[in-house]
Amino acid sequence: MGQRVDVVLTPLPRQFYDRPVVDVARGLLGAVLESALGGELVRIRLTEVEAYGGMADPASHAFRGPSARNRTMFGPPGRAYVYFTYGMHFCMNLVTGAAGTASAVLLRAGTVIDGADVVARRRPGVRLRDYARGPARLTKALNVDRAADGEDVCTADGPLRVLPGVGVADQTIRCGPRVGVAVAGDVPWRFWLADEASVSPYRPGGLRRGRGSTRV
DNA sequence: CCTTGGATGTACT
DNA sequence: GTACATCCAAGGG
Repeated sequence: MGQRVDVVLTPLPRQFYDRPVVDVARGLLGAVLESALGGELVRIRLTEVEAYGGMADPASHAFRGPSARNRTMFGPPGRAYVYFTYGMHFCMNLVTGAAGTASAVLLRAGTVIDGADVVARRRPGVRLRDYARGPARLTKALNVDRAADGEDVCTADGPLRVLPGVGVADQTIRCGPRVGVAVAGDVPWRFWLADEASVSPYRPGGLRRGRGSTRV
């Protein structure tokens, strides 16, 4: 047998992100998101993502143009766009396309492949398969918050990196409408891997359960 | 398994 | 004021 070689995985290059957002979204399935934020290493294999098309996409945060919140989306590709939502959760995207455009891929779910003990400390009582099952859970597992907004994920030694995973066969990729999106319900820009326990449960866009109808 | 409703920052009408 | 790229606890079947 040959000698053992420790391979240093190089992050996906910036040009990976400088492509149509749907291509990037599909390409991210199976890739490994690595975070050293908080001082401990956690790695997640991505199993579910959604594409958002910037100013042309009514479901995108960028649809109404730049704002203080979404400005990272208008910057160069290969950076993290992190936003705060519902008064308590953070969600993370990866910016795609050239600077000046604003498309991005929302990272919805993944499987923890390294640092499960770290996540267990961050999420007491939560089951392993739920550690990154949903976009806000994923950021919690990686210790990603507002401070990570704008972080470059292409650098060799940064705290947030995306590494190529083992290849994903095309026929294991599924697609459908985006979750929790009230508009563009016919746009199948949610992508996930078939038969993955970490994929977040499907909810029809726009039908928000439990919010009660208008008071009468 | 399912459903309901509360928490509550930010953008927008 | 309302909607939102959400999650979680609690209660019923």
